[in-house]
Amino acid sequence: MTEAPRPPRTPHPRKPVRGSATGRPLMAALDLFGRRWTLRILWELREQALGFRPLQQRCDGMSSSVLRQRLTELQEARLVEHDTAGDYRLTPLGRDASKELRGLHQWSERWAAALEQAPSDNSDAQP
Amino acid sequence: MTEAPRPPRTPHPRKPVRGSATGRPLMAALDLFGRRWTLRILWELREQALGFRPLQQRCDGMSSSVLRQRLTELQEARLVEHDTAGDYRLTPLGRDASKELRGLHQWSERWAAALEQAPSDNSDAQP
DNA sequence: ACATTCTGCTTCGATTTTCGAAGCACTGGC
DNA sequence: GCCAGTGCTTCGAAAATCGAAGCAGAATGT
Repeated sequence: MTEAPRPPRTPHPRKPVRGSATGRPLMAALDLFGRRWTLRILWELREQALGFRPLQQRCDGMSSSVLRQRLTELQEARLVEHDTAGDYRLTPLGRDASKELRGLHQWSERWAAALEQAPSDNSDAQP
Repeated sequence: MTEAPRPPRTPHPRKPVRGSATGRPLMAALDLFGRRWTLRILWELREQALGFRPLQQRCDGMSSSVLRQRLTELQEARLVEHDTAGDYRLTPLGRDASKELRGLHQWSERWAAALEQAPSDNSDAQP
């Protein structure tokens, strides 16, 4: 055999993660939440459990392969669980995390407001 | 010419972003913060301005090309600015955002505590 | 019973992102 | 002059992400 196709890792507190070997819980969280779609999934699940495809649709039709990967990670991290009806829902820990997302939501509105005021000088910026 | 090497886009509120065309500020924020190292950079700058290389070192020696990209994005998003001494520092908006990160920090400690209690049944989990 | 739709999920090649080592020009000691 | 430390760029390689396709099982309709 040429190379063992090593499986992707789910970040856990007290363990080394991508970008930090110290095991600090925050670093594990930053690794987890810094992956594309992770925050979005928590956001969409914040107030209702959803099945795989409905969740995929809410996430603007994100790729199913990545959705599967993210759900697995979030389950291993104990933020999400599979309920008896077969839907995905936040665990208490996940709900806790999604509350922090609400703060981000409010921040984003402030951000938008601030940028709308800024003169910003976009003459040669993004076309 | 064969193909214009289109430049990467910095997410902005009120504009369509990767994964959402609605222009909702939150979606822009999720795109921005869902990129690797973005949260980490805000975290490291939260209480002090830093030059390029010192910042890179604090981020566990992250790749300089990505650091450059992230700094550009964060500057375009007005979360980070270049001060007169040549260091990178958070703008008021950036400091505001970094406060939300503190919440994430606290959450991560609760996360670690919860996982330490969980029986967790890792018999066949990650090797 | 049968067909149709929806579901959760997998596979796989293509595209995009991220990495990391190297290099370059500039600055400030010494 | 020399040397070390900056900010930053370039570029090939590796990894993450995409997206279209397919499949088996459950629900639904007729």
